[in-house]
Amino acid sequence: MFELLAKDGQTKARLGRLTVAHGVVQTPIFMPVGTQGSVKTLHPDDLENLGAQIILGNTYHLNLRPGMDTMGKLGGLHKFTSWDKPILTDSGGFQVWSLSKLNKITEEGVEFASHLDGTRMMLSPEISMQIQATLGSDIAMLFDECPPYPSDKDYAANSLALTTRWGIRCKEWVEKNKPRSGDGRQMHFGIVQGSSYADLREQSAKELVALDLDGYAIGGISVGEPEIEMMRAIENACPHLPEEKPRYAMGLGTPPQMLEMIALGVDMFDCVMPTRIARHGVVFTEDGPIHIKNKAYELDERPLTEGTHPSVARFSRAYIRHLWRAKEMLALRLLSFHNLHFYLQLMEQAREAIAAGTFGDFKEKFITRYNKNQKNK
RNA sequence: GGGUAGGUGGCCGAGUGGUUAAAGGCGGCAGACUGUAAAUCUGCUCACGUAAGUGUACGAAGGUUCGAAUCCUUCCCUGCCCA
Repeated sequence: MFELLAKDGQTKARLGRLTVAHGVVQTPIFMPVGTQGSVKTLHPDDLENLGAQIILGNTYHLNLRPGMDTMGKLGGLHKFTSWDKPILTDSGGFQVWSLSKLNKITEEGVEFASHLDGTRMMLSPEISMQIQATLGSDIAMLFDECPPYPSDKDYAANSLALTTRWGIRCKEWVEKNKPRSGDGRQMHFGIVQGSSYADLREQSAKELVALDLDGYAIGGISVGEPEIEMMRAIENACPHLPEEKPRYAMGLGTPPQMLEMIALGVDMFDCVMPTRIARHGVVFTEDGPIHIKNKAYELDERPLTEGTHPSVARFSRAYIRHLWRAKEMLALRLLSFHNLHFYLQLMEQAREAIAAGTFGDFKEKFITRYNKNQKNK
């Protein structure tokens, strides 16, 4: 169930509450990515301390390892990973793109060669939904094809049509099998495709809306397109999605991008950026990202940012830089923790601003500072 | 004292007459990363110069050669073995 609690006075931003089997999610929300049943470097207690409300898991990766026989015997992803809050699982559609050298797309589905050992494996709408049912996620994504960027219009149109046909098959499988998540019903989100073509985005959105799903995602972005194309895809899709259903921008984004997309009416985000970039030594700050490994922080006794989490604030930049250079694992963990905290705090601030009706001002102020100091950081 | 193996750019380590300012790794400096095949990948790293280029450089000094990190002589230093 999704409830719209408030709308911003200055933008199309929405404040919402999404109730799923394992709990309640306040939107707008950022969902940390835990592809293989783990948000890299972090303990579930860390995620709780960060206030993470919902995390991701991945159909493709979890199906390869540990595999669904094992997963089924062990009671599903929540029990297996000891995380009893909401989980959203991606359908594996993105891996069709990211592992595209290893797969073959047909009407039936996608045949992969496992990136682990080359074993052939089939992913289809029915198989993806079956896997996600076994995982028992709160929200399952319909199986889609994520076309590369750039795609010519013919390819994009055919791909979108395939995604729609696959979507119908997913929906039929769900109606027949009625998958559960814990004690509740599993929800299902469709994924709008259409590449960089406004009319195709509209067509895709309308075809999926006709399926009356629980929510709608915008996909086919974060595949190497310029930022302007990314924003345009969101702009082109949002107006055709129902007000009363949650909207999810898949795989995005940077802090300013997320604020811009919230202003366009997006409610949910996921992105590997905060955690991956953390493992690569980059820290999100109110003044834009900084490379903690840089010599500039050698003697910097300040915390990572003014607003960082108390458990990280006790450490100086100089110390964390040292940990990084010494290849200490604590560096990866502290930076991952901090970056997720930064993202989750940003969402909380956004929710407060929407409730106050001043999201537009908040967004402008944040982005101005974030970008301005990039030049003279 | 005798024998033996060596001394190469911040460190380790290739290279045994020209295509060598000298492989590769480490270290250092910077950058990329957007539904995670990512604790990964990329660039730069002798000096001066934007560059072409110039100058220095393979323990030291001399020599052979058109040309030497590479060959010869002497010296210095280090590891190992024997006394």
